Amino acid sequence: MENQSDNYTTLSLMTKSSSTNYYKDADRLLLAVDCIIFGFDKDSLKLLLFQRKVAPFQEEWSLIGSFVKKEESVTKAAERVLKTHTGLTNIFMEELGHYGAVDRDPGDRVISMAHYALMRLQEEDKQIAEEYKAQWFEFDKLPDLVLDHQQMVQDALEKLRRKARYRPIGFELLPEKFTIPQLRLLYEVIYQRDLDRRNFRKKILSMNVLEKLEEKDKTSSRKGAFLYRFIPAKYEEMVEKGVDFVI
Amino acid sequence: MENQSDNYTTLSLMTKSSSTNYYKDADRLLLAVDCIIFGFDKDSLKLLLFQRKVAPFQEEWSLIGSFVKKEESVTKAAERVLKTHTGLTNIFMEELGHYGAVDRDPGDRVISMAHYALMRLQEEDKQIAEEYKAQWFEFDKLPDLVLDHQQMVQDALEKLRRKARYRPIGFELLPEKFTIPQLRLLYEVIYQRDLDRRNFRKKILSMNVLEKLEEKDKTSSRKGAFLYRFIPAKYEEMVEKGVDFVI
DNA sequence: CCAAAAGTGTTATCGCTACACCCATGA
DNA sequence: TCATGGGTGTAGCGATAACACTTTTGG
Repeated sequence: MENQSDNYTTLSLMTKSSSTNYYKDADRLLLAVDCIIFGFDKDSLKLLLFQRKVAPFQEEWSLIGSFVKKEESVTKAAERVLKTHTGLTNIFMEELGHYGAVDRDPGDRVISMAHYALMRLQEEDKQIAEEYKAQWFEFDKLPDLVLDHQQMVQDALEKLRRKARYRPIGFELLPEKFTIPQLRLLYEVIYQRDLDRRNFRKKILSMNVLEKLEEKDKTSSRKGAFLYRFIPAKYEEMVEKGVDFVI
Repeated sequence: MENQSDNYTTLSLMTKSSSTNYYKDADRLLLAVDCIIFGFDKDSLKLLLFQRKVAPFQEEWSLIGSFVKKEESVTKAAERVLKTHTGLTNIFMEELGHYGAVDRDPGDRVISMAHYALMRLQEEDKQIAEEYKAQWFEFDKLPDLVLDHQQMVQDALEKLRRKARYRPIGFELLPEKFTIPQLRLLYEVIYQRDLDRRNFRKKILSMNVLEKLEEKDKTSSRKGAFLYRFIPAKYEEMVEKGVDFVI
């Protein structure tokens, strides 16, 4: 039979002053957050990594992360990590899952709540990253990572793909103005397969979430491609309804 | 600028003996698991709840849960909780997500990793539940729950629905032999809408994962409905490939 | 003028939806 | 014999997938 501390809910809602007595038999553990940060840079998917400056594993690469503090929520901790290493707030971030094996961190028992985030990459982001000793890697040329971070990255990519099927998630990775070929390229990177130019354009435009601008982007062809922008109201509507977004 | 303990990854992979020195500045927290356990009982969706026997909130209802112990993985903790309250192991269980708000449990700072599980309900399960002071509730007649458990249940149902779209998850809730009307009823309960009898049958059979048996189940009609069974190999194949399973 | 990417339309196929009648059986 | 739920087929529609040529323009 379980001991009483096993069902913590039977003991909850004490006053703060007495609370630690009620839960005193339970183990206290270290809880961390790790962030898998995807960036999209014109035509390739990138990942933000942090280079360890101290031994052991000096110069090896790791996801960015931190311990959760007693007075902050887990989500706040993840946002803090993100802000600390990129200077950014308010970008799309979501829980990936927990990594809770007993021996995952030889340093101590540490459970990590992994989060993944998406951002559009611009020059200034790379500079900020450098200031913080972080670096953007091409997604298909990642170095080895410490602990179970390689697994986290793989899981995050799978979740990203899955998620992109029912949420217009890819949009989070593009600059405000973008071309349809850019958008298609992004989905090709995420799904790692070719998409038919004509069908892709047809499908996207049929959703009526894009506004065509007068300007063209000529960085990738002589002819140039028209720039588009999301119509914010339509975009929000899609997110809320969880519209099917199968490409 | 962050303090050094902020990036725990820069310090990991110490030997066990010295490790606690490295992480000593980080807060140690209570980590719990809570389980949302769905059961399907012939024609209705049920949820397993636990009645608190001690003050405060005596006689109020709660999900079943426990603290994670230092020497067990989070997953193992969830499995322990499940076994403790249902006697069962090896049933479908999956992470739902974390509940990590600072004030979610007035007793202390407790972060909960919620898990949800699916099981086919049979008479013996109800008896086991009773032994452990747990009880199965009709899903649409749930009592108020303590803490943020109501939210967890709602989130679990949403995840269940979402998941059922790309994994043949509903099958986990049925007995080994089942009729097609039963399977349809299950999906009607999950999605809370009516499904066309003919189209449902057509779709399911077209997947070639069901084996028709000679026996009939006559408990719900005079004519009786043929029993079916999953073809294990095909079923596994579907799970692995993540086959689309949109009903 | 030509290389390189952007832009455009049509057709065939497939899957989904909607829908109504007969069947088997126990009471 | 009749009430009850089980079982079946088809036609229309809409979405998807396959596919090739013209346009623009900087060099």
